Amino acid sequence: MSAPAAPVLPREFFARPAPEVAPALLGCVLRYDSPDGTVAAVITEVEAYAGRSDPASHAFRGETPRNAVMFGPPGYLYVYFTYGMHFCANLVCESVSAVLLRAGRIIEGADLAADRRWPEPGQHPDRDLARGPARLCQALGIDRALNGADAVDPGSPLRVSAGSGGPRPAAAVRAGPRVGISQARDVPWRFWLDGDDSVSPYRKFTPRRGRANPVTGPVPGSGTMPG
DNA sequence: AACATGATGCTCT
DNA sequence: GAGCATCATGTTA
Repeated sequence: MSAPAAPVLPREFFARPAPEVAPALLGCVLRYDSPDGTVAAVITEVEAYAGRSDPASHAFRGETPRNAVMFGPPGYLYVYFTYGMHFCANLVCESVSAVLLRAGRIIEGADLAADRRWPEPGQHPDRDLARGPARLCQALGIDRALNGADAVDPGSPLRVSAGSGGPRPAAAVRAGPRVGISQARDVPWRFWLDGDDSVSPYRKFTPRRGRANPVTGPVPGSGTMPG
């Protein structure tokens, strides 16, 4: 019944600069065997982050406890937590570069993925299961426990393998500017599969206003309460 | 379709 | 304390 499992990608696949690895990852399969079950997705959208010299990369300001995995060998998963509630996952490449996994199309375990994404039952299109970097992590069950996981070990619960559909036509890949960053927006290092409806919508970076206007100077009438 | 904003907490200065 | 490699939901078109 089950087709032979596709082999994991060799570590050498990731031993290249991220802008070169990123488009090659489109069409590959990310799989995570969690205690609750397996969810697998075809990678449909990615972004490259080029390392120390890329001002948009987490590695730009040097090594910290958070980004330490990026400074290690290629083929490992770098998971970070952001905006107080979301996880995002990257695959580490050569020279402290990495590929952010931005979207996928679920090909196995869609029921489990839907339970994770939408605990309350409702009508949701399958293309939304992993449409966006944080949604992809939620659908697959990726969180900080998987930071540093080896994605090219056949025995690892989380691994990346070549797509089963054979070589992917180069014409299927499109490129454009990266999403949601304030730096280096001129570099077209976002890649996606042309026409795939699981690709996340492009949104340009918009600076957020502060929650409250911070008042640093003296306030008129301060010091006493009206009485 | 674009734009605005609240939710929420970790990481670095 | 400020700034997030985001998402969901609301409003205005």
